[in-house]
Amino acid sequence: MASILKSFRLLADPNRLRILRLLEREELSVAELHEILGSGQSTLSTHLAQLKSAGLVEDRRNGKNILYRLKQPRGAEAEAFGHLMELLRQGASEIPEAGMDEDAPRLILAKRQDKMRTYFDELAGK
Amino acid sequence: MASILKSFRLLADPNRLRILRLLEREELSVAELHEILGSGQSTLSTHLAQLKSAGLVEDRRNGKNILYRLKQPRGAEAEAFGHLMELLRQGASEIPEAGMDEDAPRLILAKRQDKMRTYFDELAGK
DNA sequence: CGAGTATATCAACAAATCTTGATATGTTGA
DNA sequence: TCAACATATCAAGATTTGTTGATATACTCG
Repeated sequence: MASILKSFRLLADPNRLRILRLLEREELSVAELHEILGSGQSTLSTHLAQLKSAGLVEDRRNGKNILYRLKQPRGAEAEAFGHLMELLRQGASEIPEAGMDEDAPRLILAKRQDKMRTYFDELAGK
Repeated sequence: MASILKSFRLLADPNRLRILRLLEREELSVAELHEILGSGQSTLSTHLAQLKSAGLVEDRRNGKNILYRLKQPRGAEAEAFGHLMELLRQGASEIPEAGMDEDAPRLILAKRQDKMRTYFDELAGK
């Protein structure tokens, strides 16, 4: 959490708030977030960059994708992070769309596995 | 607290954050905040109106002045309010000017009493 | 290495926000 | 009631922010 002030501003945007709630549950790629939220790819990339620079989110590469996840706060930051997350939950309840996100991560995971299956099927078929 | 989302946006502004920190310590009039913060009178009035509509602040008339103070949260809102206030403290530490506000309320109170004294002196003198 | 693909960056536009100065409203206290 | 004063509201301008489409970068995997 580089800056509380910055974080306040970032959390004031419904889309970013949804992103954080989603990443709280599951590590997701930009493309997957794009699929869930419907926002443009460049939009998401920008949001994620902001969240990352504020220290709220971190990323790692996995194959072709870059997976984003909520940052695990260390030491002194943990407390403030906890407060933010608690407020996040309440904030999300004010966004109708956020209700839909409830089981989006699960669906996405199923999709991932489906791709894997298809991939193995193709391998086997040839 | 009408809306967490709204509150996030409001707290993202350094001036409003300072206002909340000041009102946390002392009930203040618009003119007094004007004196402490240096912002324009209409600016402050607008900020206070926003904070009030978000349920973060409440006001009461006292003579010619209207005094603003932090709202005392009731019941279910209390928890969220606590989280916000805790973050507020940390956010304030990121604003250099906020350090100056430390004893501003005390100075203002002294000034108030000084006015009172002058007033009584005048009364006595005549 | 090179094609393919996922993500990042950029410029431009639209919308929201903050501030300011001028003016309106409303209350007090005589 | 009226003058003085404190606060609120309004319109306008400057700045910031979010989004989009196009393009650039960068990595992977064959």
